[in-house]
Amino acid sequence: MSSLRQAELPAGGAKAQNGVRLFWFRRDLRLADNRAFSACLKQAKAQGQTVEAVYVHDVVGAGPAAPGAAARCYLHFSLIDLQARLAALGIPLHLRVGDNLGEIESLCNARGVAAVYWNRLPEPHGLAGDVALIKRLTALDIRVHPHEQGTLWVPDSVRKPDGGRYRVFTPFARQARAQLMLLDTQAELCPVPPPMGTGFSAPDTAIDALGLLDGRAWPHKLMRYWNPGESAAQARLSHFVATGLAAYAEGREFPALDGSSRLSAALHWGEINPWRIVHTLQPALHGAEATLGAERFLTELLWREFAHHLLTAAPDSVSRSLHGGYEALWQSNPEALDRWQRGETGLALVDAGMRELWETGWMHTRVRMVVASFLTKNIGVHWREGAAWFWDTLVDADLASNTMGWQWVAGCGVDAAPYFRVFNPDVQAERFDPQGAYIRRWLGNRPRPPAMLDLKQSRLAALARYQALAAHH
DNA sequence: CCTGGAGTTGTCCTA
DNA sequence: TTAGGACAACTCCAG
Repeated sequence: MSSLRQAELPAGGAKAQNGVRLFWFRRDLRLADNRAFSACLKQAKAQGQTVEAVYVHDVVGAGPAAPGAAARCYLHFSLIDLQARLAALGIPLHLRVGDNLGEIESLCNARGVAAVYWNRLPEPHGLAGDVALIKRLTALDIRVHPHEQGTLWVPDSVRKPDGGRYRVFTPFARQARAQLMLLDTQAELCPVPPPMGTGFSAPDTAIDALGLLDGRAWPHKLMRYWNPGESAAQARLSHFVATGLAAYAEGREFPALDGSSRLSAALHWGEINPWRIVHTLQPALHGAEATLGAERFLTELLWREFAHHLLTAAPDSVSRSLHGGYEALWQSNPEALDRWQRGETGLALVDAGMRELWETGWMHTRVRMVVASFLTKNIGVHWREGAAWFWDTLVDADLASNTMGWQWVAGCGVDAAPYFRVFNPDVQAERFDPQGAYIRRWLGNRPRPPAMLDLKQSRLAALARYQALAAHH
């Protein structure tokens, strides 16, 4: 596929020492605290070169990390924000659809690019593509500067003292916290670079042509609830730290409250650097100002790290149970899956959660567990089918977190919930939505269908299935 | 190498 | 009404 539109720039000549430096945005859609971007601008300035930027909608090599419909829509609007911010710096953002290698290479040829900078994706999928790209660009005598950013630690690099991998979260988090104590978090950050002064100012307007919205009205509707972009992410963090952090430990448990940080999508798309979050958290973590809420929030960030650590260690866990023997537990049930997706199971908390997801592209974390437990245990459908639905409908869909979360609930992952832990949606509603405010918010006065199955009976059936499997081993 | 203690988030029954 | 134990067994981790 070809360039969507060239910005109003002089055609690129043969690359010389005053060639262009190209920054390739991937899932680091921010200018602040982006060290690869800063390095690109700094080195360009030192050598009197110009900087151009590109985003490639990779429809060829992304594999299971290719974003779903809700996430693509979020991406669309985040790119609009990014393009405007880049224009203010004097940097054009090119937009391409195709495969990474082909599009980067053709842009390099068209613009006379001398060096390419980027931040690697934090997933193992597509890594081979990066290696191939490095090889190709190097052969063309173009410098490459891949960086690692997106998670606090390079996935899989947090290891036990003996070099082994952690397979249980608590010791992993202990080790991670110990490393945090030794680090200067400020050193991981950097300000937005100053403008380039190239005279370029017109933002490209071709983001529509990336096809991220794919014509449907539904994903667009989700955006009433989100404000993509770097400055909104920073504002969200400030707001959360000021108003929600201290009470986070308890507040996060109740879906009717606004107790979540709602930073998951911004983190996924790199609108904010996780080190910025950890740095902002510091006063609330140590000393007299320390709160339980900050500690709990840090734990959630470490779960995100752990998820990437696990995915990198086992890339095929995206679709295969880590506990392979469990695959026989689930059976296809399209009719039941459909009711679950539509929020017509007749279990109020499950239906409320599925409606919240469809309406907003997000679901409260506790409710995510409840609906996942209901699908995999009470209904008995494979966790992979639930993960696929979440993948398409969540604006914060993240391959590592989604995979780990579903395998945890289904009991087939590492450090997973014990099989007998079956959430009862009615008990959970009573405990965590005692006034029924969350359920009313998402179900309103809709007529409630009767429960599609008997909770007690389906729970016992699930226990029997898991038990039989354990006995079989 | 050995060993003891522990492992995100639950539910239900019984005393 | 409420608190405590059963539900399983296994692997992981750290001393």
